[in-house]
Amino acid sequence: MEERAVLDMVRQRGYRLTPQRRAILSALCRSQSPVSAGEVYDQIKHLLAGTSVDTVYRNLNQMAEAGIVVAIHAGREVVRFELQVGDHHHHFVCLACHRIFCIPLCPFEAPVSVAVDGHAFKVTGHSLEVYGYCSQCEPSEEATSDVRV
Amino acid sequence: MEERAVLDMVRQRGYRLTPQRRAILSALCRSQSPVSAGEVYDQIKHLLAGTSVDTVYRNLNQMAEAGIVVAIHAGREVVRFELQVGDHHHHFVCLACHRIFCIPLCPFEAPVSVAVDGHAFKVTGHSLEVYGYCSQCEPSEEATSDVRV
DNA sequence: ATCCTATCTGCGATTTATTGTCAATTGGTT
DNA sequence: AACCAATTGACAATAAATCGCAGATAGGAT
Repeated sequence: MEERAVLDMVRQRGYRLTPQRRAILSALCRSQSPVSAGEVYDQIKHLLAGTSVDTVYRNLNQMAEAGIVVAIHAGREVVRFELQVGDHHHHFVCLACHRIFCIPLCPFEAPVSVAVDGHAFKVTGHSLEVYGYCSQCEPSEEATSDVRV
Repeated sequence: MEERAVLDMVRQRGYRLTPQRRAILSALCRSQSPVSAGEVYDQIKHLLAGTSVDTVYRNLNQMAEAGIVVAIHAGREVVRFELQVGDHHHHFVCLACHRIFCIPLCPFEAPVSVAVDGHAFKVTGHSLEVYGYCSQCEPSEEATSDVRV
């Protein structure tokens, strides 16, 4: 998504376009894969001297609540964020290099419904992460401990 | 799973059966749903005076690596653990009360394979959590912020 | 252009989950 | 009974994330 469109969306939602917020959004637009608050901070602190980590956290969480970005919780990795783009998808997490790749996969065609013992749950969403090794990484013993099936 | 069988399994893997470890395993056996390290600690500290939280963490992680228990990372919830029972399943997380329910659901019949741009990933596992509200909880505004789709 | 105020930010301190170190203890094998 | 590697407890140490608050500022109103 182009940065321009993102900025417009953010302003439409009633958020002010502060330099910090611009920098954060810009970092999100630039990154190929989901990034953590810390990574965003590392990128923008050079540009905006004096920017605080709090601001990054605050904004990412705020925008996650507003649905502008999506928070990705993968195992014991730190939370990562990506811009909410139109199509629903999930992620592949490399257990060796810890990079996250978007994969155009969702096993559910229709909204999920869940019932256990005739007891229905109200489902509002789901998260799916696929674990393994990317093409640049070889499986190693130390890394396989995280594997969940 | 009966506690006896679990203790046997643990000993077979070469772990000593210390009182602390017995207590932790017992707590896992007793709980209906996945529990966090803190919750386990709260349960056993009354029984074994002087037990440290460290021990609980160490054991849960150790047993997670050994495949005796499974670690469940759901959103920004704390890590929870459950005994590794035979059948593969996933979890429903209530956004209001934060309880976790096991659901006998897995959308994948066969091992997943993932390829993006003709680039194949080696898949070793996956995690799926379904979010929503359990039958005892009503959706509330403050709680819906966590929703992920 | 200036003003005004609700929104935002930076700072410093804090919380909370989790891990590391290491000496002392102990399970269970001999 | 003795031995020793596995295990534990105490304490310190991280690291991610949050909080409270005083000062700054975006951007609509004038």
